[in-house]
Amino acid sequence: MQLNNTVQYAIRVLSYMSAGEEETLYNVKALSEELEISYKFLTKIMTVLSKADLIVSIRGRVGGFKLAKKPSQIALIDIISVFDPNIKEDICLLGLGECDSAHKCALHDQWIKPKADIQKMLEETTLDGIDKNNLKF
Amino acid sequence: MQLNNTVQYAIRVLSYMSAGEEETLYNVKALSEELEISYKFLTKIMTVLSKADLIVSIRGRVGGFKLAKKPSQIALIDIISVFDPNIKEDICLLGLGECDSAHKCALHDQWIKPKADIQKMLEETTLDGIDKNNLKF
DNA sequence: AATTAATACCACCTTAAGATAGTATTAAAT
DNA sequence: ATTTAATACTATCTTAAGGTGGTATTAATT
Ligand code: SF4
Ligand code: SF4
Repeated sequence: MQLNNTVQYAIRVLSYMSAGEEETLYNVKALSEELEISYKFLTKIMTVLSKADLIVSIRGRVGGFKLAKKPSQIALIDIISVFDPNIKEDICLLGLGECDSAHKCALHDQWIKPKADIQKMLEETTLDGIDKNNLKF
Repeated sequence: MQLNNTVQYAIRVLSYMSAGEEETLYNVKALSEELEISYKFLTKIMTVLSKADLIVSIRGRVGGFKLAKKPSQIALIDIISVFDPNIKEDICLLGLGECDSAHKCALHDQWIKPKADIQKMLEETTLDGIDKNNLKF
């Protein structure tokens, strides 16, 4: 019932980056200290986010990362999908992926409503719509 | 965003047991074959469920397990709590446990509604209210 | 050209969940 | 009493997520 650690970090970093001015460059060292996330682990995550075109990497001495789009154009579902491409199936409590009215798991009838709500929320919530306080836990 | 394997198995077994006559005894061998769950792993789970008083264990030659209460008196939240005592905090996407209006995570405002729905569902859904078909995936 | 500060890559370590194996205990049936 | 079929216990194996370490590459500064 929780997003995994990697995705949580990704959301926190992108939230942090979307709080500043557009086009601001952030380096991982500073981000890792500010958000209290392991530097090495964070570089790994940033590289993945970069390849997924959510952020842009600039190498070299005054390099860093910046958002690739406006915060309003990055939804939670986009971030999660990078690390968990099967997010839609994974929102299911019993994790049976393929299901129709004839083949449904024990909890389908009770779960389908909250599931739809969550999916909608993840699709509609973008980086500029979320609370930027308390980004380090 | 998914219940862990152990909890999923527990729900499936208890669902299966609640489909039959009251007081029916089930042995783990048969259950494991019927539901296609590893026998050894299932005995472990059953022992835990027994200690949590959701089922009653009867040792010896004609032993087995039976439900300790009526299906209508066992809610999903009761099953989940056995293996995940912090379920209430674990329903949070970013997994920050202790939070109030002043200290809330980035997703609190968006999440609080679905969270409440899920919690309500887990509390109100009992074993006799769920679909007993397709218990083996 | 050399230095420096950044990202990128590759291989490994650590931990916890998931699963298995072997043995002990219990109690009905014979 | 012995056998047998069940649960109970303890220790270990496996796998994937989480996390580290070391080095290569890039490009501005000097
Ligand atoms: S049957 Fe319904 S609740 Fe179950 S896994 Fe499929 S979509 Fe999800
Ligand atoms: S702040 Fe809200 S959403 Fe975040 S962990 Fe706490 S209760 Fe859950």
